[in-house]
This record gives sequence, structure tokens and C-alpha cells, in this order.
Amino acid sequence: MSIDTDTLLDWYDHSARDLPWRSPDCSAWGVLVSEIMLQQTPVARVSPIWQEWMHRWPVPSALAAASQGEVLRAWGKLGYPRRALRLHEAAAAIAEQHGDVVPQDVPTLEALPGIGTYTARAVAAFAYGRRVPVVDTNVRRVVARAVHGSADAGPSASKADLADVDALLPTPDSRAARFSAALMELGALVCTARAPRCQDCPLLPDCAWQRAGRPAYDGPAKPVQRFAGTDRQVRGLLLDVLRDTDEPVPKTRLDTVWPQDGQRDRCLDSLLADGLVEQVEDGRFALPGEQ
DNA sequence: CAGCCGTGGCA
DNA sequence: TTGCCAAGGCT
Repeated sequence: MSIDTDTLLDWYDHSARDLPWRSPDCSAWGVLVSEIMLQQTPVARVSPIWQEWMHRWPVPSALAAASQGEVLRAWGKLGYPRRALRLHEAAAAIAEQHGDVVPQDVPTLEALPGIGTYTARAVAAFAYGRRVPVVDTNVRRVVARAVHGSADAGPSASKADLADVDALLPTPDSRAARFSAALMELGALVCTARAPRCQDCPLLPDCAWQRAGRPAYDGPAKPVQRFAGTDRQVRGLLLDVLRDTDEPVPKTRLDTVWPQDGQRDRCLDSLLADGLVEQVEDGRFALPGEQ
């Protein structure tokens, strides 16, 4: 069982969202920034922040010249703020080691902080048209259903997924990148995790999952991540205070965000260790690089 | 490699 | 309301 490339690409041409980072005018830097921001974060929340960043920091060297605090503030509440710090580091590396040009090949991209298996291939394909498999959670789900007849892919990605999609990539090279984008878009709009809209799916006639009678998911359970009461929530609350103030704040201010002293202090320590918070000379706390 | 790292919308 | 989910990466 395979996927009808023409059918999929035709659907993509008519149904794809008009996202700014898909514009032919969008730079490779713009694509890279969008991919980092989109890691575990919905399009609707990324869009306005991405626009702001492109206007403010149109090239890697521009972002590299900003302070960490400025970058974290501009990141706002996208979540996982270590991504912002790593993107800042990546921008500096691109500016200093690659002539301010985003690298094209996967190994070089993967060597940059914050860029892993998915993002490296997404940039190579979407920014440069390289013929490389781009496998995210959407693609894994679509392939699991349409090709393998399963309700969903397993909890974690594997090299087998990459090989899987590599075998599906069409020729010529110019169509491969659009094919990957189309697979992702189908997973985002139609072949969704919760309530797939199979009646609207262009792949319905050949879908292996459909033909198998849409069996339920029988793979290993996916780990459930709590949020309420975790260190992630407390770290978020602490960082929120610092984003919203111009001046360093005393620890007594940070102490108001969470009642449990031990957890609160541990989180503050971890933020300091991560370089997301800095302690200034008089003992107060601030975003890094702002004094 | 399993667990951790934010945030908010939606069913 | 609560649990699931959203273009992952790092250790």
C-alpha cells in the first residue's frame, strides 16, 4: 500500500493554508525560525510572533546581536523558552561560522543547537528543496494509517519512520518537498489525531486503515504528561514575572507565585542553571543579559 | 531511552 | 471540568 502522489499534491494545492513561511519570498532563516517556534506549538500562536521576529530580526546576525533577555521577552508565551535561547545560539553560529547563511545540508543543520532530526530535514526540504524525508508527528500518523493500516504511530519516532517516508518520496526532487508538506498538512487538517475527517480525505479510496475497518490503536500507551503542579508550571510562573517587569525583582516578589518553598526554590535554581534567569549583583533576579 | 521542558485551546 | 493534543529536542 502506498500513497497516490498526484492526488495528494492536488489536494495540497487547493486546501493548504496560506502560511507566511510557505511563501516563495520567505527566506531560509524565516523557515528555520518558523520550524523552531512550531515545535510543540500550534500555528495560531506562532504566526503573530513569527511576523514580529521577521520584522525585527530579518537575518541571523540581527538576532545574534540582541540580548538573551530581549529574545526571551519577544518569545513571549510560546512555551518551552529554552527554544528561544537555543535559536539565539544557532543564529550566532550561523552568523559567525556560515556567513550569515542558513546551512543547506542535514548534518550541518543538526549540529546547531535546538535543531534535531525533524527540524534539520524540514529546513533542508522546505527552504532549499532538498530531497530528504521530513517526519513529524503528523507524517507518522498519516503513514501509520494510509500505508500501514494502523490507527496511529507509536509513541516515539524511529529511524524506521525516516526510511518509511524516504521510500514514499516522489520524483523529481522538486516534488519531494511539496509531498512532505502535503503529508504534514493532511495530518494537521484532515487526518487528525482525535477526530479524523475521513470523508474529506483525498486518500480515502486507498487508505489502508479505512480498508482494514479502522481498527483501534493497539500499540504501546503514550505517556501522559501532567502540567498542573509540576516544575514546568512553576518555572513558567517565575519566568512570567520577569518577562513582565523592566527592572530586576527581589526574591520576595518571586516567592509570591507559588506556595511551596522547596519546589519554588528548586525551580528558580533550575532556571538559573538553564540560563533563563540571572541574579544581579544586589541579589535581585532578571532575565539574562539585561542587568 | 524515558522523562522532562510551557502554554492554551478544545471536546 | 479534565484530559488530550500541538511542525521536537535534549540528557
